[in-house]
Amino acid sequence: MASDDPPVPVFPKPVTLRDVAARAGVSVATASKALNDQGRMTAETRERIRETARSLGFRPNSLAQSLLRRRSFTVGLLTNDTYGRFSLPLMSGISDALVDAGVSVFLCNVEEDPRLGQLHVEAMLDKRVDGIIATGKRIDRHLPVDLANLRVPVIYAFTQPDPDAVAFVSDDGDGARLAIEHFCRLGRKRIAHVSGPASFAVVHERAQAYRAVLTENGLPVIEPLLGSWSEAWGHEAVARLFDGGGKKPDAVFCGNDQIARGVIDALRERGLGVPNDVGVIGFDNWEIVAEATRPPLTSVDMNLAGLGREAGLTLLSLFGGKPATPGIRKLPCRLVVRQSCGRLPDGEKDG
Amino acid sequence: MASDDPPVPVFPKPVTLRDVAARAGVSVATASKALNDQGRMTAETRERIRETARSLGFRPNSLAQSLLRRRSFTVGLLTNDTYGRFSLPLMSGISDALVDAGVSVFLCNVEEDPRLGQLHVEAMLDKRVDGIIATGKRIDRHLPVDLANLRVPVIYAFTQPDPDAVAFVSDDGDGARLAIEHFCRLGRKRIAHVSGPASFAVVHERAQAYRAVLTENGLPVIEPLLGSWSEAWGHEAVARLFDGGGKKPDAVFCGNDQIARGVIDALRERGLGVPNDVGVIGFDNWEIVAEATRPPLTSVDMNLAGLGREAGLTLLSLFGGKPATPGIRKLPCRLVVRQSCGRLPDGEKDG
DNA sequence: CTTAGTTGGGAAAAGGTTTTCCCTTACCGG
DNA sequence: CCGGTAAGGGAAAACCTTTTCCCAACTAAG
Repeated sequence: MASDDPPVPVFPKPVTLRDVAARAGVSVATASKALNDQGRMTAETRERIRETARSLGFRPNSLAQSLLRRRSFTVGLLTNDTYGRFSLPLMSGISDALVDAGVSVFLCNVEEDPRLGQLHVEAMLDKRVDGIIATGKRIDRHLPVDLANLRVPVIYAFTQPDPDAVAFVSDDGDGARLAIEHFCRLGRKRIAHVSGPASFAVVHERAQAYRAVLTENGLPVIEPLLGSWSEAWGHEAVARLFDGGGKKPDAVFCGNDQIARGVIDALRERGLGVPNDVGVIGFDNWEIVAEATRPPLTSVDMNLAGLGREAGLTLLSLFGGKPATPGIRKLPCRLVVRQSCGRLPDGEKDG
Repeated sequence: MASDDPPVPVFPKPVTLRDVAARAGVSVATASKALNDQGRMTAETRERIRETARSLGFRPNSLAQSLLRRRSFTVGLLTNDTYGRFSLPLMSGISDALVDAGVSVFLCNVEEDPRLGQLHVEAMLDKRVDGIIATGKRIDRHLPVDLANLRVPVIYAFTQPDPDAVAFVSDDGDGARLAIEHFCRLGRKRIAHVSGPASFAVVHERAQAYRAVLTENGLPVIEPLLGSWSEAWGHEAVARLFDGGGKKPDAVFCGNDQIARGVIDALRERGLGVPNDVGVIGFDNWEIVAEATRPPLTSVDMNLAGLGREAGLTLLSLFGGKPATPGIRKLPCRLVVRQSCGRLPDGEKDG
């Protein structure tokens, strides 16, 4: 029997500072100081210890370091975004900001389950994370966890923050403004807006910017069509906008890329060309969708990675002792121009 | 000026075992034993200590515990799947398997950058992770990191493993078999297969299963059409299959959901009804796509969460000292039936 | 030759928990 | 009243690193 068992791999005992010190013939104190550029000793001793450490493959045990410094160099990222559509780009930004400081990220998906949330938050606190970042899949809903009065700083990114917390969200009004102004520059005159359910705060924020920019430009405001975030709604919205009598829009600003996809398809079914007859702009810049539409979709990018970076950097400066002003900071969007809007007369790219 | 500065939040000092012991009037040793159900003492003493700990909100410092036990109760998850399309469902499964054991997960996205990979692996090892799980976005490519001869066990899930490693992947042949057998049960006679690039191993694995099942059922094999993973390729494949002369297929098995989406749209453009004229099955069961097609797409699900669960459980048993047999374990897929294949004559649901 | 100062390096405590041993007290039988 | 045993609890080491002090030896100045 025993011979059938797979060989149990034996992992080498990690080499400790004590090993290095013994091998170099010094005390652990001296060894520590040599490796950390502290204390006084001959350059020769220092170099000898370093060389010993290198040859032994010594890596300091960060658990011991953390215990002493009362900092674990870890942070927790809490999300309820199962598919990672929003949280992974965010995570990339966070990680990018933190990796150079030697900080690692625990990722926890709490779904919509308060018990699971509680469990993960406690696990994080037990692991002595230095801070927590909360994120989600929409800006106007809380995660199903209570993050008030924790023993560590909490930062919110792309989710509804607690009052008096530090938070970063995308500036959806800015995003809408970018889109509509783009249409205006291209000379579009009748610009419609097809968006998601009225229950989403961003729907109103974008609609408001939509109205404002049109008014500023002396263009007619078509009352925004609110529905769902789906392709199917894009189809239906086109039916409402184009199948009745009256003047037809020559541009549609959509609440997300899936709606835009539906809009583009529905326009084609009606024999309307994109971008020639109608320009279309989406929101989210979900590449997998935006690059699959025909033509590829110009879309508003919320710069989630940038949001993550800011959140990470803020946490770092908090660790460094600099206090951060509470409040919600809105970060600008950017427009990713593809081919669904047509070109400027002067031949600017896409335009 | 100082009055303009935001208030720097002061976090309460964590309560230690020493605090509990002092408050309960016992030694730290006794306190520890009381809380861990160890040692001998009167039930009364034990309960008093516990009550004290509760009232003080004591949570053991897991850094100190880890240092002593030489186990950090953390694992690292390495991925190069930027958008989390595959790694987040996997992560959910892993987390699910580990959370009850008190194990948390560091997530690291290494993109395709070997330097970044090296950096993150070293950070994980320094943090004393108990194990590492490697995952990716395709089964036949290595991550850009060297995971051989690490000081901790490594498990591969949904990525190309090193030789002699423990690995879990989806059984793509099984997935293809499920799809084709489903078509056969529904009485489809001419079943085509539209797949991705020949450079992907799974493309051949699925094609082989496709041929095998057709042969078993005495049905004609149409040479699989290999192209790209895109919607556009779905359109083109339909053109090739349906625009020439000869017999037309009555079913198409697609290599992913995006191809299937293209196929369904292209069929509709030709006036062919899905599922009545042609049945369509996709692969990946990416809900956001599969539920947006008209009609909703029947698709093969690779059960990534299950894969993650297995990987997590294996790691746990490894921690428990039970060796795991090296080798690649293929986990079965399952077919998620929606409305793109039609119903059985006897009225079974959809398919 | 003494004294002050400098240089190179070590001892020990700290961080918070677990665990192994050991000690004290109480109790029981004789 | 004495010896033995078990029960209840504590002291201390261990995990690994960092940092503060301290000591010994040497140099230079007086």
